[in-house]
Formats: sequence, C-alpha cells, structure tokens
Amino acid sequence: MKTVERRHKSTDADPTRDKLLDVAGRIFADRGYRAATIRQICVAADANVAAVNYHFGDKLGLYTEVVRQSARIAEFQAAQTVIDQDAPAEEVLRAVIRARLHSLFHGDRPDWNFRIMAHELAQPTPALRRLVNKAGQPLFHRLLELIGGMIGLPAEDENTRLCAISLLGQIMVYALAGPLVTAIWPEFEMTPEQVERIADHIADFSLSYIQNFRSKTSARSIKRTRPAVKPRASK
Amino acid sequence: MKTVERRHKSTDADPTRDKLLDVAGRIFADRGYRAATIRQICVAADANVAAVNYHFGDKLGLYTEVVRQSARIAEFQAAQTVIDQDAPAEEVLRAVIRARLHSLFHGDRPDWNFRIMAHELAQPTPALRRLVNKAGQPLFHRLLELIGGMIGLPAEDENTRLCAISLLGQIMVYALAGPLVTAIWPEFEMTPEQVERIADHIADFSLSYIQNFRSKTSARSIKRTRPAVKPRASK
Amino acid sequence: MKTVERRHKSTDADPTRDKLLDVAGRIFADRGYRAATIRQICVAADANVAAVNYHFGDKLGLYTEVVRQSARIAEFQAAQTVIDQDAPAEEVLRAVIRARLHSLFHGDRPDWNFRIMAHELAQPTPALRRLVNKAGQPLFHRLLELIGGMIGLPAEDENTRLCAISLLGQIMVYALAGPLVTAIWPEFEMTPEQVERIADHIADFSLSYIQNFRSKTSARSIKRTRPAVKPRASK
Amino acid sequence: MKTVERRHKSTDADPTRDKLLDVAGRIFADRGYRAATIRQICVAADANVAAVNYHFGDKLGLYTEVVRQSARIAEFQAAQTVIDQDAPAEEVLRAVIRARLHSLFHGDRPDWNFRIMAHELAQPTPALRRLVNKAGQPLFHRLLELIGGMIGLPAEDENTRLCAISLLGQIMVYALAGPLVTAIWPEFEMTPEQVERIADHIADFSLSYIQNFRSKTSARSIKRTRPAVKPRASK
DNA sequence: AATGAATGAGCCTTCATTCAT
DNA sequence: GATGAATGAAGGCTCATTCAT
Repeated sequence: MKTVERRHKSTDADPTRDKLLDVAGRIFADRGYRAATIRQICVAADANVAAVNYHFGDKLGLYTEVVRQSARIAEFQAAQTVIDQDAPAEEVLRAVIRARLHSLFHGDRPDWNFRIMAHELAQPTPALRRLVNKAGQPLFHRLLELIGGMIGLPAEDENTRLCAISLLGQIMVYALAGPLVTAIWPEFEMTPEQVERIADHIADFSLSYIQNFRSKTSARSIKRTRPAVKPRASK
Repeated sequence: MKTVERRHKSTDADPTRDKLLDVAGRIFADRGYRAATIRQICVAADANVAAVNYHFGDKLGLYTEVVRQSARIAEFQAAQTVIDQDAPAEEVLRAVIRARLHSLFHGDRPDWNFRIMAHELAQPTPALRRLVNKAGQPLFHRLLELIGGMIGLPAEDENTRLCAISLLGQIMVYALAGPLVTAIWPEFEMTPEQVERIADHIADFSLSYIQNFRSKTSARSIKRTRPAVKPRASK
Repeated sequence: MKTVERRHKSTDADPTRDKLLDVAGRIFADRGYRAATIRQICVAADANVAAVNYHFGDKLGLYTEVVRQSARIAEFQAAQTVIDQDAPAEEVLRAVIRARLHSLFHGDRPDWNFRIMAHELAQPTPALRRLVNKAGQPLFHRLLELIGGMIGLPAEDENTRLCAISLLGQIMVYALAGPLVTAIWPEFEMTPEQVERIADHIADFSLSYIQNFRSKTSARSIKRTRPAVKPRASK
Repeated sequence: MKTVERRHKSTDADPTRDKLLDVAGRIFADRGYRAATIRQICVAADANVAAVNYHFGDKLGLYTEVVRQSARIAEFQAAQTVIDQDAPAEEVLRAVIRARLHSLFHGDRPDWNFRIMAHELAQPTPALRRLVNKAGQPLFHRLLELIGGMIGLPAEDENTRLCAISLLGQIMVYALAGPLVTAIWPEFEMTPEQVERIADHIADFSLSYIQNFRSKTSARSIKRTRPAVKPRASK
C-alpha cells in the first residue's frame, strides 16, 4: 500500500527475487497464507527477512505476486489447451480435465499453481478475490460453453452451471481434500499414470450424464417437489 | 504432551464447558484452527480466557474435543440414515447425498460438524488425522459398499473408489470452494430449496454413470493409450 | 481500535497498570511518543512487553491514557486555581501563571503532565488532537476571559487572543525550549525560588502591556503600515 | 563515530549533494530528525538510497550538515539585520522580531532554518547541542545586548535574561506550538499580513515592559505574599 | 474451582546501513 | 564514482499459555 512494488529495471534476471517467488509459492501452497511465515520462506530461499520487504514490500505483496504468477500460468495453460478447439466437444472436455489434473500434480513449472488457487478458493485472501476470479474465469467460461453446447442449453442455464460445478468438484477434490482421497483409497499415489486414469474416469463419469442430458428436458417441471420418479428417462 | 484432559467428576452438566464447546465448534468451523483465537472463543462463550485451558488443557485439546464430538455426530448421522437400508440402493444414495449437503448448510444445531471436517480435510491438523479419518470412515465405507453394489464390483476396486471420490468431490466442492461456486454462479445462494436441487443434481449426475457402469467391463484393457473409443456405453 | 480498552472491575488498585502509567508518563514526556519504545517502558516498569497490550491494548492506547490522565490533572489544577475567582483580575492572572509554571516543574503528582502536553502541542499525535484541545480549553478560555476583561475587549477579539498567546508563549518556552533557556542563561536551574521569580517576571512583563492597553484603541488604524510612532503614546 | 565525511575534491558544485541537503532540510524541518527517513529524503531528492551514506556517511552526518548550514544562514541573517545598527534600539528590536517570524514562515528559499532550530530546541539531538547553541548565540547575544541597553542593565543581568526569554518565548510559541495557537485562535492562518500583525503585537507587548522598566523599582512591595522586595533594579 | 493478571515466544514490518558491482 | 541489492537490529503487536490467588 505504501511502499514501492517494483523497483527493477528489467523483468528478468533477479535471482533473489525469483528464488523468493519460487520458494514462497511452494510454502504458501503447502501451508496457506496465514500459516506460512516470512521467516520460513526467507530461510528456505537463503535470503534475509527484509528481502521480502525490499522486493515485494509486504507479505501480502509477495503473496499477491505469487498468485499473480499462478494466475498467469493458469491463463497460459488454459490458452494452450484451446489449440484443438475444432476437435469434437468431448475430446476437448477430456483434454481440459487432463490438463487441469496435470497442472495440479505434474506441471513442468512450479507445481503449486493450482494448490495456491485451491487455498484461495477455500479461504480467500480478501484483497485477492478479484485476481483469483480473473485467473479462473477463462477456465470456467470455457467449461460452461463446452458443457452448454453439449447439453444444448445456454452457458448461463442452471443445469449447465450445476454440471460445471460437478465436473470441477471432481477435479478439485484431489487438490483440496487429499486426506479424503487417502481415506478412501489408502494406497493412492499420484503417479503420472494414476493422473491419466483419474482424468479418464472423471471424463467418463461426467460425460455419461452430459451426453444423455437431452432426453431429460420435459421432466424438468416436477423437479421442485422431490419427485418419486427421477428424470433419468431411460432408466 | 499436554497435561489435563478432564478434571470433572461427572461427564454431564457443565454449562461453561458445553458452551465453550458449542461456540468453539462454530468458530473453528468458520475460521479454521489457526485463525480462530482462544480469546474470541472465550469472549463469545462469555467465559474467562483461562477457561479453555482449565477445561481442555489446551487450544488443541479444545479443538480435539470439538472434532471428536463432530465425529460422534457424524457417526450417529451416518447410522441414522442407514435405517432404510432395505430401500433401493439408488434411494439410499440420494438420501446420503441430501443428508450430507443438508448437514453442511442447514444442520439443526451444531451445523458445523461437516465444515470442521471440511477444514480438516483441506488442511489436516497433524495430531488429528487419525481421528478425522475414523470419523469419516463410516460414511466412506457405506458409500463404497453402496456404489460397489450398484456397479457390481468390490468396495476395494479402483472403479468403486473413483466413483466414491467423484461423488464426494461434487459435494465437498460446495463446502471447500465457495468462491469457485460463486465464480461460476454469481447469483447462487444456499437456500434450502437450492440445497435440494443440488442434491438432486449430484444424484442424477452420478447415477447416470453408476447405473450404466456394467456395460463397460470389456473395454477396460485399451484404456492406457487413450483409446479411440471410450467405454461410455451408449456412445 | 480492535482490542478491549478496560477489563478491570474497579478503577483502583492495579499496581502494574499504575506503574506502567507512571513510568510511561515519564518516558513519553522525556522522549515523545514516537521515540519512546514499549520495551523501554516495560523494562522500566518491571513488566512484560505484553503487559501494555493487556492493559491498554496498544502503544497508542497507553499513550492516550497517559494524556487523558494528564488532561484530568490539568483540569483539576485549573479548577483548583479558580477558588479565588473574586480576587482582582491581576491577582488571578498571577496565580494562573504561577500555577502553570509550578505544575510544569514541581507538581506534586507526576511532574510530566505539562511536558506531555508540550510534546503534543509541538508534534500532535493525530488521534489525540481533540483530547489535548479539550484538556487545554479550560485554561485557554479562562485566560481569554481574564485578559479580555482587563483590556476591555471580548474574549474573541484578536487583541485578546494575541495577548493570551504572548502570555502562554512566555510560559511554554520553558517547557518546550529548555535548551534555548539554557543558551541564554547557562546557570539557570529550576529551583522553586526560580520558578517563583519567573512567574513574577512573566506576570509583570505581561501586565505592563495589558494594564496599559486601553489607551491604544484609537491608534489601531495606522498599524498596518508600520508607523514611525508606536501607540505607546502617553506611556 | 562515523567514517566518511567528505570525499569530494572541490567543495562546490555537486548537484546531488546540494539537492540532498535542500530536500533533507525541508523534510527534517517538517518531521523532525527521527521521524524523517533516509528513503523519503532520497526519493524526494531523486537520488539513490545509498547517496546519503555516500555523501554524508550517515543519517546524522546529513542532519549535522543541514543544521550546520542552517546555523550559517542564521548567523548570516543575524549579521544582515545588524546593518541598521545605528537605528534606535526599539526599531532594531522590531526588525529582529519581524525577521525571526518571517524566516519562520515566509523565508525565501530555505525556509526551514528556523524550524530546524525549533525542533532542536524542543528535542535536542545529543551530538548537536553545541552546534545549535553556537548558531543561536548571535541572535541571543544581540537580543541581550539590545534589551540590556534599553533597560539599563548588563546583558548578563537576570532581568535582561528574563526579558529576552519572554521575547523569544512569544516568537517561538508560533513555531513550537502551532496547535496551541490554533486552539486559542481557530481561524488563525499564517498569511504574510498576519505575520506582520503578530510581529507588531509582540514588539508592542514586549516594549511596554522594557521601556517602562526603570520606573518599576519601587512598586515591587505589594507583590503576592512572596518577598517584599524583588531582586530588580538595585541588584 | 475458577479467574484476572502476567508472560514469552514469535510474527510482520521498518529502517539505517553495508556490500558488490 | 555511484548505485541497486541485501542485511540485521529493533519495534509494535498477537497469542497461547501459565501464575497466583
């Protein structure tokens, strides 16, 4: 708020700053904003406690930069997956799911991008809401478009939204609730193969509903009262 | 590590202790373990700062007790839903989903049971892992049994587990990632009706896959290489 | 701002709090608000660093209380001097001057009342302006009334105000600019006798002008241009 | 205590150094020594953080230089006013008062000379006492001479000193206790005209006593209860 | 049995200062 | 000769915990 944010001439080549950013990313991702301490970060980055203040002005400044970078990477990754936009919707959806899970556990760059976001989603840092939302929007928007297209409803339709949330929930649970996963599946380990398998499962699981959605349209009206017969048509 | 655990003659009827427990539950559920302060809790419970230490020995002691109680309630609730165990699996599943979502947002008294668990799942308190797992087990176990029964595979099968996680993920996302939900659905608000609708959606969404699972068995083998044809039954 | 200000049942008998207040008064008076450190104060008061937070919530809270107490004492002293209000104005004025100087250097209670005020007057603590003003008002008001009465002008008249400031300036200089006094008068020392002598001098010095003021009324108009002959005419 | 003092070949023409000095003067005058930070100064002077250290070795080094310069200017100004030394004492006195007030609020370039001195008088920087005293001496000495001459007593006489202090107190109060002035005179504003008016008032106020001083010797007796004969005159 | 008072460790931040180009 | 980067020593504040009734 009061101090300088950026004092450096060029954006590249500031080893201390970069290391700080990298280490901070990891630690923030592990512990969350509050629990992480500047000292931990600085010790791990082999820097002085005041270095954070010098380079980022603030603990929040450092964190903001970390999130910003995460956001940049997220946007970039999202953009990258767009390439095969002319592929069939199903394939695109599978690609998106796989990409998300991948960036969550095996992104080439710092692997904490998504976990930072996860923390923010769980316990938002007041000052950062907008930034995080902005970072997530491309993904969310795409998902809504995609699903909307597949179920033949506008992106803003309640059903589209519910499906998008269902889909994201399946992905996020791995990021947000590791212990839950472990509790259900003790031998679970995040190997690249496992990631693939999970991605496939989530896709299959979700497409099953999405691709059969159309047949349901007419049964909508009774929903309200918890109907004895659910709209699963063919069932 | 800590000394006192319980100094009282009888286990019942200690209004201060009870109020402390109640208030602490709410506050821990709202802010998480670290962010909640003993003082906040004591002020809110209209008790002395030392009361926590007196009754529970520790902040962690209080929290443990809160979680323990949450766990008890969770087990109880899980047991309660079992009553109609002879109902069709689908209905049981629907009931479980609805019950979870309900306890998450509109539980009667201690509406924070599940939220505490959510916090623990997201950022486990080291000392409590086992306790939380234990508390979750009944639910997880039941879910695995149920789904396993429906898809005709053992509870320990990878597919059963993936389905359970998918199902729980859809529920947990509402507990763990409010901002995500808001980002996708800005007008969203957690009215009782909305909860019902979401519960229905999650059930529909999940059952679509689960109830059609059988037909998939043969297609398994090609999975690894991203098969041209995915096992999605009707497709 | 956020913490509790007063947690104590009765206003008396809290030795730590009182000692803290006393020591803080002295140190704040010596060094000013910023330069004084909580640690210095606590060490000198033989208390823990956190004691300040506990009893006053804040460094500013402690300081505020110190100033408030100073203000109370100031008001009390001012009120006390009023007793001989029916005495001739000149005598009252002399009494006021003497009382001020006295409280400045030889108040029975903590001797820093006035020096705190002096610091506040020199470099006001933003949050305390009102409090200090309130504390000073009784004195200022009385002085204006008194002088106004003697020179036959309303208290709000510019001349009354200028005289009051001149009078107070002569007193304050001893509080605010010790080094100046020492520079002019190296052997100077604040013995009770010296205080008396100074009080007399200030009274004489000021009354000379005030008591002869009437004769000046007509000469006002030429003032602006720095007249060759000043209005001391008849004198 | 500090190492470097001056590393430059010639004493003139170092724009950075000069600007630093100028800006530092203003900022020190505004905020005082402690509250002013090297960074503020360097930023305002458009110089590097290390510049102060480079040019003056120290924060105190910079401040010392600022004060030294202030002292030089003060001496110069004092000398300048002396020019009309053959004018009547009263006129010289008026001129001195006006000059002081003027330099306090409307000095041409470095308008902070006097305010720096004011800060030093209120809260002396240990290492600078002598320097400041030296800077003030010319003014003080002249004032004592002048007043001594007018009341017919030596410059070292107690009465002369008391008068000088009274005179200076009336001036300094405007520099040191702005809030006091404002409290007494809310609408007060330091326009050039106001400065003139105040200067006139202080001169009138003081001359009234000084010019009538002799006549006072006998009237002493009624004073308060305190001594029948006060030390004036014969002493 | 229960509480108000006190404590010490740790956190974030600021700042003057020094270092390595 | 001059500067951007880095450092360490405080400072204020918060908090869980303990002490003395």
